[in-house]
Amino acid sequence: MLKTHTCGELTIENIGQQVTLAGWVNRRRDHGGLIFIDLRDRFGLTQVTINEDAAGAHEVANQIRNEYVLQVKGTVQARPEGFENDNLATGAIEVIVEEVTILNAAKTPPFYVSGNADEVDEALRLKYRYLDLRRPRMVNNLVLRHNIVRFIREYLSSREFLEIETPILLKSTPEGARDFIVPSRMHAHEFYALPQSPQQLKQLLMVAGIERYFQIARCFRDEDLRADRQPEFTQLDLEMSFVDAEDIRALIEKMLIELCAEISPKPIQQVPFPIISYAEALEKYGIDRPDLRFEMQLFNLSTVVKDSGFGVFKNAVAAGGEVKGIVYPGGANVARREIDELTEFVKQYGAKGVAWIGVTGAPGADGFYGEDALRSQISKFFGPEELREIIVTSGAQAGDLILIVADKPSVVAQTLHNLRMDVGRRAGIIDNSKLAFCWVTDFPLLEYNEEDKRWQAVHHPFTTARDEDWEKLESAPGEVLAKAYDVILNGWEIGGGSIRIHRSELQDRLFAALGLERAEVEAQFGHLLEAFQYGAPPHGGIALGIDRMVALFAEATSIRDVIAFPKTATGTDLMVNAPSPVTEAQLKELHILLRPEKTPVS
RNA sequence: GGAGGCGUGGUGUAGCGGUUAGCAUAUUGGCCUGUCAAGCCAAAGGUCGCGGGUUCAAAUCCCGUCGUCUCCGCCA
Repeated sequence: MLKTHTCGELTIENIGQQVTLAGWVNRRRDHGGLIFIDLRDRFGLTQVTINEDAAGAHEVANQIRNEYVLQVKGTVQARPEGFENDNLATGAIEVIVEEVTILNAAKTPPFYVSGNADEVDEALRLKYRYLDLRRPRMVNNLVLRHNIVRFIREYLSSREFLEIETPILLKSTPEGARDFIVPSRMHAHEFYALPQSPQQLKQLLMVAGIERYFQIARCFRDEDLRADRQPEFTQLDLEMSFVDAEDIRALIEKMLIELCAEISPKPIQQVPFPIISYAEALEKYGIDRPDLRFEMQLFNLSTVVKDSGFGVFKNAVAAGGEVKGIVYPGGANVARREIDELTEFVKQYGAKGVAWIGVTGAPGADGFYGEDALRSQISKFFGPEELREIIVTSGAQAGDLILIVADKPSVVAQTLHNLRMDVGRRAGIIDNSKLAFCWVTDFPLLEYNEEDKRWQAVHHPFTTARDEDWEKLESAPGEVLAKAYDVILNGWEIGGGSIRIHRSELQDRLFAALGLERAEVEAQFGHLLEAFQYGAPPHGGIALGIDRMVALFAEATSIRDVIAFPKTATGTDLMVNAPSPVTEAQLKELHILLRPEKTPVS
């Protein structure tokens, strides 16, 4: 080794020792006769001090610049009294250098490696990702990721789970997300597809009798990206035989609790994790992944205002819509500008606006609110009785602002969910010191796709229904609930799974309910259906999004910050410049002729 | 497919119709033995993303385009 110690480990215990360090120049402070260099490696920083007395070393040190790679030999010494650096793990000591070797020079980096990542354009960070990853913050994220994955591997391995790799080159399935496809050279005009998840394979492993399978699996989806979505991502994929939903949840919940104890200083808000039905989540939070770090539940005014004099509310209810709202705690007297911001904010979710009532004072002795106790543009449309009912239903206290949205249910839900998160941030009531897990269960098995005029699977077409609901599959498909479950952390969906159908006659009924042709089913899923005829055990599983979990624990705003080499929002890699054209020879070998016109990306 | 934000020396930004395009930091040279965002002195460094247009005059206004970010659609 070219080093005896790392740059993060020397303490007063090492004083007097001869050591050799190697690393990068984080910063150089040149005082002429005395040069300080902060030497950096993955493990930390150590100040190395080069005195004029060490003539050879001092001469070399004069040429040294930031990010040079050095090897230094010297003696560990206590820093003079009063010159310790408490911000540095190694701040009590310094290495008095006897010999410096420049292992490699470095061009001036395009941005400060030792500075703050937030101050640099992300595109530049991505182009020079190998420099960006030198930052302690980024190294810490990768270390955290490693520790999370290692914990999961060890936890499951010690419980008789087998880690099994499944193919990356697989078969395209038109259902679901778009596939990345790979042309076959040996089979002209045919294509592999990269897996969106190992779903079918892990079910086949259950048929094979593996019983307990997991994989840290790379998955691929060719869809438009977001801060929390990459075209390739990593999930813990897991499947078990002879289990019911409760068994999977218990296993994962226990694993997550122990994982948090290991890698996060934050306490879990509630154990066991609260279990919320899909219907309840939608009613109270407007979303199937509620952020439980703060209360602020939606309230429903539909019955209160259905006959009111306020046309917007009355008409919304009459048209089959809803009138629901939230309370902005302490918001009664916010600036008009802030209310205008909220109005603009809700429009991106399809709402036409937000009605507001500031409760500025207490009700009178009769329980009614006088004009001086309210601040609102809509209060004039309601009688005192209705106003009191609205305020009581909302739960608002003096000083609060009531925000109300009236529209069709899906718009109301989506708008109020986003409004709840926004107002939570504005009011500063989101408790970030806790980990708020919950399970969401009892999802509908099917949903009606208005565009395609047919029923489709909410989760995927292998998810089974609750035992008591199978009889309703044909008569009332929308009422069938699935044995499916999502696990939510601080409002992020970090995982989801289900118990699968393992009997082919039930699978046939479901495909029929989905309106799939026999031939279509055979072509797409024939292998799976055939396998089920050879003794498939009852089974189910779950997938946890590793990138999202690490991002949450790292408190990163984007999953890009916990992926070593992520892609941009348009799916490009700025470092290697991908995707890129290929040669005509390669195309010919793959039997591919490019269309002259570039079809617009939809 | 749609909406919005951003693009000015290496980096981060100010300027928003007439400026020798300002500042900070990095860079280069000089001075300096206790700094740790070292300090002091000096220098160099910009076709204001690109292409059109409006105007006597464009970094600034308009149109297009490219890149990037966020969101909607999409993500069984």
